[in-house]
Amino acid sequence: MSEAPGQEGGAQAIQAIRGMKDVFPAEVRYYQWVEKTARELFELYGYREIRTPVLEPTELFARSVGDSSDIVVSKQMYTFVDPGERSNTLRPEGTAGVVRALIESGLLKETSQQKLYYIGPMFRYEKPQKGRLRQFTQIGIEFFGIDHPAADAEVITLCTHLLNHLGFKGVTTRLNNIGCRECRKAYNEVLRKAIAELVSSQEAGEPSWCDLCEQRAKVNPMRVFDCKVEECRLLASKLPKISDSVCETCARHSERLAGLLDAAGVSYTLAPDLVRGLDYYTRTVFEIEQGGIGAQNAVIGGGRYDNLVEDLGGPPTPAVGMSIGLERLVLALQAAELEPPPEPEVEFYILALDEAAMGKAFELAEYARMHGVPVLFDCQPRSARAGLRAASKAGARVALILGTYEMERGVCQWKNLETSEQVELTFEEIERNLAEA
RNA sequence: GUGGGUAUAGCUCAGCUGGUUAGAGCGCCAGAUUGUGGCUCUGGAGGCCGUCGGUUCAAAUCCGACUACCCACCCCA
Repeated sequence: MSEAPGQEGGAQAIQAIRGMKDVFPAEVRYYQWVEKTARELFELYGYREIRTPVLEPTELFARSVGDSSDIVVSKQMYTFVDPGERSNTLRPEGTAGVVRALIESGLLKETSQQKLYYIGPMFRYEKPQKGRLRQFTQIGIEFFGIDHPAADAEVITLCTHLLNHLGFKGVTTRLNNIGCRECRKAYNEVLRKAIAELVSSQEAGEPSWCDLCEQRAKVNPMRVFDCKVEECRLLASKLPKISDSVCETCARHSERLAGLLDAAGVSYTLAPDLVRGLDYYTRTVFEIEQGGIGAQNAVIGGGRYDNLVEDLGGPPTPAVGMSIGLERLVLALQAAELEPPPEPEVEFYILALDEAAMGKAFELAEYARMHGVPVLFDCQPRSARAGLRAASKAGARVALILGTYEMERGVCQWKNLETSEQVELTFEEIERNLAEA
């Protein structure tokens, strides 16, 4: 924004790594606002924070995120071999690490459910663009141990509340059911055949699948619904929908979920084309978009992952989760002109006009701070002109001015910067006023 | 990985078809007020015009390469 470091000196300046960015104080306010709002809401729903390493064995992500996901396939991971010859990876998402930690600690065996949240940096080696960085921050929650749709409903409702608390209007969740492992397997077969048939029955000049979709048809056919190519969309619309093809249990799950969301007054739309890129999702998947932040407009994404814990070597444990793209959310807030609460105002500015007054000025500044009063102290003697200019620029309400003249008489100037009134007070009076401020 | 765009002062940007001293606004510093801010006025500092190479008598300006950033595709938060 308006603040940025200057480049000075003769030596070659070092730049931040591609796709990684510095956030300066004016913008950090937005981040802290979102984090604070999220934490408060999470605690309200019974979530507690977990912190897991940024670095994990590469194997963890290969097994969780999945072989057919682009994160793994397209080598979008920051992977390196450490001096001990082990392959490590900077986490591309948060869920895998949390699951690993729970299994490793044995916590899942002790209790029937766990509600956890995390905030931290994630890494994906992609080409940066608006709303997509190589290091980005996710705020996420994971709810383990419940297979009832009420858990899904609670997670989605929480997301809606969070965005509402931040001031967004008309928040709507896009929702889909991609079935359990069994019905998806069956569906994938049906889909593969349907795609092939659509190709063979095709006449010359009719729309055809793009190269990528032909690949997808083999590896993970559902992903063709994700394609944005016009022709593919047209073709995809003729394919059988997963929501019409799921098993009875899965179908009942999404019906119940819809009912609960309706009851809570949470707005959602069914999105049969919503297919998440992470392999571990089952049944419920959802995302929430916000405008004004470029092409990458999904701010929150999540879903159910009933097999992941077991796949990673833990006890069979159903789970639902979501994660928020913090940088994207901040972009969306700024686009919607939603402002974080104002910064606390600086009350006092203490100014020493010369070296003789530094000691007493320093002492007064510390005295005020000991009493919890925020004070800006100019740590160098300055002219009254420069000092007062700085004081009003900082937004101080009162300036305390000390120079040789004051020191000789044991007094201090107390200047109200809003009214321009100035009085001369003894040090005792100043201290009393500071303590009461 | 594939396209397109941009690169001039701390920030936002001018600088026409090459021409000698590279500008504005904002910000910063200072003076007007020899110890009193905000408003105003005046002055000042700050640029190897992203880097390297080429064309030319002459390049911020034209050409090429490189690098970085931005935007989009892909994918995702």
